[in-house]
Amino acid sequence: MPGQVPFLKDVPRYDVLRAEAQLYPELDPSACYAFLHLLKTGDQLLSLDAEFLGHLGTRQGRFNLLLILGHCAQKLPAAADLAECTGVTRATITGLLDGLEKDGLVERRDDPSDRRLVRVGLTPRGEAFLDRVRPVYFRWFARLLEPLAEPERQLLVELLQKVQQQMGVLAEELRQPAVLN
Amino acid sequence: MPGQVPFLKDVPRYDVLRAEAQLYPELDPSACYAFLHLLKTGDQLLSLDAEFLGHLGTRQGRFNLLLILGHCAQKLPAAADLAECTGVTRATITGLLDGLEKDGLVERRDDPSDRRLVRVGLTPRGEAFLDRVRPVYFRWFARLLEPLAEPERQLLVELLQKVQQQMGVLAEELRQPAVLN
DNA sequence: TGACAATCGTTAGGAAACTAATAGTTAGGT
DNA sequence: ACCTAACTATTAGTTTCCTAACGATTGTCA
Repeated sequence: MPGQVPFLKDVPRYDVLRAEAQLYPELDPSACYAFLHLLKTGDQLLSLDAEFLGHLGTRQGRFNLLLILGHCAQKLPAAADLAECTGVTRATITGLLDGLEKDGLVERRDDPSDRRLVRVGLTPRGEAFLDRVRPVYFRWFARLLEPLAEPERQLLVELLQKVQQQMGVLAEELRQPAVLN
Repeated sequence: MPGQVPFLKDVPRYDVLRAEAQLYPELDPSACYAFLHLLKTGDQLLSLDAEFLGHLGTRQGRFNLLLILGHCAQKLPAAADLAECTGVTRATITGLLDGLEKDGLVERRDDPSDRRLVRVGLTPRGEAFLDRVRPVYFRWFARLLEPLAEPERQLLVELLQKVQQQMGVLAEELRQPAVLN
């Protein structure tokens, strides 16, 4: 399972990119190098996470939902809340809940005061599953970050945050239909 | 289009994770913080890339294939070569080529010396498309990395490489069916 | 009060990757 | 020479997300 997106499996060496930049004046080699590494790392990490959770008998989407429900404890969020805080559509939540409910890990309950809402809570079986799997997952990604010392982790986060912020800028531009000209 | 995977849309603040670690002794807050940032950045970047390419009239999978074909120039790789160097299955390549061929950007040709092979080349129209879109794409991700100075980019790549290496270790373990016990 | 808009969850259908199984072709070993 | 093994590309079916549209419910405000 190398990746979910047809990417360069191997990022080119930096000197290859420098040579490439002779051909294309628009190509910034150091930006390209960092960009490809970000893309590749993200893609691989997503895949590896999915594979690991598969070994644990669950899936990315469902497990993240369970984590959130475990965190909410007794508050019983509505389906729309789950969509909001996971960042997927309500339609996707419906599908995830169908699977979790069929496995008996989760329960849908009507809200007596607003009959549009469907509130969601863990069943005892869901809680047991979470108690069993959560520590394994925590230990797993702790190992993943093991090669990075504390200050390196902090530095990595800061660099990623800068990229995230710039992604926000570019995303906004993309969705604005060229206001200025 | 925030992301393709039901993640935490917002990574929790660091002090929240520290509090959480009181409850779960297995939770390493700094590892979790970095892990979530990596996951989120990767997911968002993948989405944003897809959205940008959508605006340019193409898709991630197809465009990456075009880039590779443009780079191979006159060598005419076989479909299996494309699967190999993009890291997806041959079945996926078939689907991508169907789309590209229908749009007239790409051409399948039989190999006279090995009739199992299907060699793939850009049509003139495909080359024209690539010449038009490639500079735009190059400029786009150059802007994405703009907030990072040269040494920061280098540092980011080094940190990502360490994570990638550790992912390799964990992936191998995962696929080894517990040899030692 | 009663129309209108907004919100909820669900359904239906599409996109892009995957796995598994297929038919056709080539290479190796006896 | 021939049988088997390996390899090619394709097809078919699954997964998981998406968007769009729907009926049901609630809130707003003339």
